[in-house]
Amino acid sequence: MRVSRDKLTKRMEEFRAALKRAGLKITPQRLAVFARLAEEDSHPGARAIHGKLKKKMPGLSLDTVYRTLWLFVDLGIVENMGEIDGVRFDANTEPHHHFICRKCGASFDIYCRDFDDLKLPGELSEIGEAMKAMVEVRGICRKCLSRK
Amino acid sequence: MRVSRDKLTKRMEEFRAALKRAGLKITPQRLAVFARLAEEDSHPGARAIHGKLKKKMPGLSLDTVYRTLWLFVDLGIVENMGEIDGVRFDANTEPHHHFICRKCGASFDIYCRDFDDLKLPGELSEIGEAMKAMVEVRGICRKCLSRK
DNA sequence: TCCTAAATTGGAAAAATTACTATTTGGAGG
DNA sequence: CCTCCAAATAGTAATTTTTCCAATTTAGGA
Ligand SMILES: [Mn+2]
Ligand SMILES: [Mn+2]
Ligand SMILES: [Zn+2]
Ligand SMILES: [Zn+2]
Repeated sequence: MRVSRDKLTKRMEEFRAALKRAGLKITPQRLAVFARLAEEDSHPGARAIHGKLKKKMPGLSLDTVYRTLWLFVDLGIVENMGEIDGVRFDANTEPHHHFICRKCGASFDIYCRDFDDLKLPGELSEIGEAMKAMVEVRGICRKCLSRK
Repeated sequence: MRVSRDKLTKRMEEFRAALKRAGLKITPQRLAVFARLAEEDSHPGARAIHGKLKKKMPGLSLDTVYRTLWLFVDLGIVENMGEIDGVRFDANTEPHHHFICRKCGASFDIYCRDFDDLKLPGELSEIGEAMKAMVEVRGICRKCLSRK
């Protein structure tokens, strides 16, 4: 789904401000990658972004796309979804939730009754059939805080 | 952190029941992989599991570990964390949440005020410094439901 | 115990991500 | 406008993660 003109403009302004604030160059590649991502509310991976941009920017390298995306995450203007180093598995079938460290990727179980039976919004049925809802808290874990 | 004897026994029973119900063989490899996962509340990846089991089961192949883990996910006795095909990115910085399809991995934005300011449990500070909390709903998306 | 469909192995292939160096360039300063 | 150079990129190689496959082994029913 495409984002409204207003939102897009706002995001692009935030993008320019964040780069300026950090003293980084505004390059055509960075503009293209961010615009591509900001334009849609889908959640593409690096390869998908690279694939689409390659048509208009034939020289764009995949490395630049990855580097740029992680830079944006560092700057706080983009969020990454999913684990850093591959899929993880969990045999704990009791209702519980997770804390995930943004630095090292470590994950911890959280038990919190209030989270166990969240009332899901009705419009959700337009998207699909919900089976389970869990809370994901993001932050910095103890270990990473101490060796900062 | 190690799981209590009781919980472990219960999980192992569920495991045996699920395999039996599905008419699948109970092999030493499946037992080892599940036990390894059920023993701890950490969230290891396939390689980590394989690495640890290799000491006691030198012949265990990495393929078997992957195959076995995804089988458990299909059976509903194990949950996978993170995206199926790599990290994804999101430039939407407004508070929002996600629906993720278990079949195809597609993700959709959810807007729900009730989810935006969840009150986090106090013990969370023992784990680390929380920065953000979001809800992840899991289920089957429209498209996957229709071509079932 | 025997038999066979199901499961595993080991290695190769594919897919995802990161590393590296030669080359290019944004933008500060003149 | 030019000049210049630290910062950024392209192209490719290396690494990591995940899947595929053919040959071999095995769990468990008969
Ligand atoms: Mn867990
Ligand atoms: Mn989103
Ligand atoms: Zn950490
Ligand atoms: Zn789907």
